Amino acid sequence: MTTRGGDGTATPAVKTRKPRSSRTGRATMADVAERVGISAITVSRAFKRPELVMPELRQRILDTAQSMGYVPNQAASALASARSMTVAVLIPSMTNMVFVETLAGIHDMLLPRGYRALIGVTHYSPEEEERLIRTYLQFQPDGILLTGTDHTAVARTYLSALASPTVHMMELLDDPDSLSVGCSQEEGGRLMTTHLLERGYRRIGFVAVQLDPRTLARLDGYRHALEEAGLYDESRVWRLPDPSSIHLGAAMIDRLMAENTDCDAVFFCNDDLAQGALFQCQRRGIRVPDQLAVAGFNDLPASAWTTPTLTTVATPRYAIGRHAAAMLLDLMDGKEPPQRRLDLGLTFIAREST
Amino acid sequence: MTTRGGDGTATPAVKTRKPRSSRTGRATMADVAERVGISAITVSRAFKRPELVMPELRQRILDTAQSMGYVPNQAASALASARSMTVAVLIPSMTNMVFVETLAGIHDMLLPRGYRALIGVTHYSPEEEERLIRTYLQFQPDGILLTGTDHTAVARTYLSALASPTVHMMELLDDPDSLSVGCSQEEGGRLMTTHLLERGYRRIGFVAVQLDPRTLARLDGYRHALEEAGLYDESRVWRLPDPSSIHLGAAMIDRLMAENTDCDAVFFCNDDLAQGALFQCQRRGIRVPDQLAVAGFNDLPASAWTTPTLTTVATPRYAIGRHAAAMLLDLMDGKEPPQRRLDLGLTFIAREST
DNA sequence: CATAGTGATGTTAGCGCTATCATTACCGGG
DNA sequence: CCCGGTAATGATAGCGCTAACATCACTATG
Repeated sequence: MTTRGGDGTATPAVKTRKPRSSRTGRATMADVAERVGISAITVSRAFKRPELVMPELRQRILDTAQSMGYVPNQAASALASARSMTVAVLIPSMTNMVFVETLAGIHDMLLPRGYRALIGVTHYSPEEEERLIRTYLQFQPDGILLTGTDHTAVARTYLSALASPTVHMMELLDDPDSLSVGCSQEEGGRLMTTHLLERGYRRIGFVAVQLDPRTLARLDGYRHALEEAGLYDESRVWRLPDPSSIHLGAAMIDRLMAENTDCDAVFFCNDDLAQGALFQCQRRGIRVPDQLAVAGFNDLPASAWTTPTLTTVATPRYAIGRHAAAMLLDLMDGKEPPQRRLDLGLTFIAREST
Repeated sequence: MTTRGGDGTATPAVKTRKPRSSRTGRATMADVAERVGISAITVSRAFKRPELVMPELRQRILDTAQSMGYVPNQAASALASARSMTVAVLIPSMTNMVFVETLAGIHDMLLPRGYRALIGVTHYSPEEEERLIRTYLQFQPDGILLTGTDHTAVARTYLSALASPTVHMMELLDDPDSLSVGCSQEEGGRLMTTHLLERGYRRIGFVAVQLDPRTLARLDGYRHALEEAGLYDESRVWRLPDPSSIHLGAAMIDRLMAENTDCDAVFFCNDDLAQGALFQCQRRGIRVPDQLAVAGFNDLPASAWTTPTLTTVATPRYAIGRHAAAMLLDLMDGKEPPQRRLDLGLTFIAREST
C-alpha cells in the first residue's frame, strides 16, 4: 500500500544504468569507479582523504581518472558536503594597488589550504557591496572577507543571519563581536601631520578625495594633530568625491595656485594624488619642498623614485591580507583566532618632498 | 518483482519530511514553498523564469523568501541544471595594471548577463596555468578566458577534451579553430621602432624583461624594423627574466651607463621600466631625449605626467576584456561569434621623451 | 581460540535544486 | 457542448557527490 498509483509503469524496467559519462559528456566518479572495479566512495576518498586508501589502489585510481580526463564536480561536492571551499572577498577597487596587494596576501594564505577566493568589487559603494554579498552568498562561501567597516543595515543582517565567519580588513573595529585586521588610518594621518609640524610647516593643507571612511579617518588624524597645535584651519581642507588619480593630483596643484593658497605644505590623502602633485610642481617650476612640501599616503612603488622622492606612510596591506585570511582559516576550522582585533601598524617614511 | 530485496523496510514509513531549514541552517526552496503553500518548482520559476509565474504569486514568493532570509544554493542549481553561470579567467599578474583593466572589461560585460568570473593568477607560468585550469575545471565553468596563446600540452588536452568554450586574450591566433581577441604585439614593437628611426635615432636599444611571449613579440617587431633598416645589432638588446618594475628600469639606466653603451635611444618593453628609466635619468642628469631617447609600451596613467612625458604605444586592454567576454557569451549561447579573431589595434602616442 | 580492535572498502541515503512531463483550469470556435 | 489550445502549477526523478554507518578481513591479546 504505497501512496504511488498502483503498479504504474508495468515493471521497474531494467533500471538502465548508463553511467559512462554524464549529461555534460564529462566522466563522473562512478565511471572511474566502474573502470577500476571498485565503488565510487573509494574514488572520492582517493582524492579527498588519500590516507584512507591503499597506496597502490590509490595510484591506480588516480591514473585511471587522469586517463579518462576525470575532473571532480565541485558543485556536487559542495552540495553533498556543505562545504564550498570558497571564500568571498569584497574590495572597493581593483585599479588601486593597495587592494590588489591585499588580495595577493589573501591568495597566498588561502590557496595552499585548498580554498578559492571569489572576488567582488564594490566601487566604494555600500549598496553595491550589499548587492554583491547577496550574490556571493549563493555560493555558500565558507567565509567572507570585507574591506572596511561601513556596511548597509541589510548587509549586516545577511551576515549575522547566515553566520558565515566574517573578517573585516583595513580598518579596526572596537566591537568585540566582530573580527578585524588592519591599521589605524587616523593614526596615520596624525603621524604625517606631526612630522610636518616638526619640520616647521605651519600652514598645512589636506586634500581628501573619494571620501571613503579610510580617507576621512586620515583627515581626522590630520585635524586632531593640528587642533592640538592650535593650527587647524578648515579653509585649508579640500574635499572632493571624485576617484583618486594622478591627473587629479596635478589638477589640485593648479587649483591651489589659482586660489592663491597660503599653504606651505599639502598632505594628500594618498600617493596617487601626491605623485600627480609632484609631477605638476615640477612642470610649473614650484620648488618642492622649499616652496611647498608634499606628502602622500600608502607608499606606492613610484613614490621612492619621483623627483623629489615622496614622504609617505607605508600601510602593511599584503600582511593585512595574509593575517585576515589566516584569521578566517581559524574560524572556518572552528578555532578561536588568537586575537579578534589585529593592529598591524604603520611605517612612516620621510623622504625628500617634506 | 523488483530488483530490490522484497518488501524490505516494513512500510515506507511516514517519510519524515523535516523540511524547515537545511543542515546548514539556511532556508531552502522547499521551506519557502511550504510557507507560501505551493510547490518548490514554482519558487524556482519565480526566481529563474519569472514570466512563467503569475505576478501576484511571484511577488508573494519573493516577499516570503526575503523575510525568511532565503538565498538560492548555487551549487544545487549548478548540479541540477549543468550550468554554473561561472567563467574562469586566467591572467598572468594582478599587480600589472594591464591585466587588471582587462578584468574590468570582462566584469562589465559578464556581470549584467548573470555570469561570475573566477579569477586565477598564473604568474606568467604555463605550468601554473595548467594547474589552475585543472582546479577551475572542477567548477564546471561555462566558459574560459585565457591570456596569451602559449599553454602546456596537457592544458590544451584539458581544454579540447572538456570543450568549454575558450577565448584567448591579448595575442592573436591564426589557428581557425581557436578564438582570440587582442592586438599584434609585434606590430607594436615595429611601430615604435619605426618612429624612433624617423626621429633620426640610429643606435636603438631594447630592454626585454619577464620574457613572456608578448614581450618577445615586441622584441621581434623591433628587430624586424631594424633589420629592414640594416641597423639591427644584437649587442643593443638586453634580455632579463626578472619581473618588471620601476626599480629595474632605473637600474637599467645605471647599467647602460656603466657599460658605456652607444645607444642614442632605448625602447623599454613596457612603461613601468621606461618610467623608472626616466626617473633615473632625471636623477643622474641625463637629458631626455637629447642625450638619450626613452620609449615605453602600454601607456600607463603616469606616463602622461613624467618629466619628460613618455612616448609609448597604448594597448586597448579594457576593450580586449569586453570583446573577449562578448565573444564568450555568444559561444555559451551556442551562437557563432561574428569573428573568431578580433584585432583591436594599437595607438601610437608620441610624447616628449623621444 | 574466542574476542575486540583496526584498517580498508562498500551500501545507502540524500544534499537543494531543476528538466521533463503531467495535470488542471480556462478559453474560444465550430 | 465538445474539442483542442494555452497558461499556470505540480509530481517525479535525478544531477554527482559525500556523510554515516555497515561490512569484511585480518591482527594482537589474554
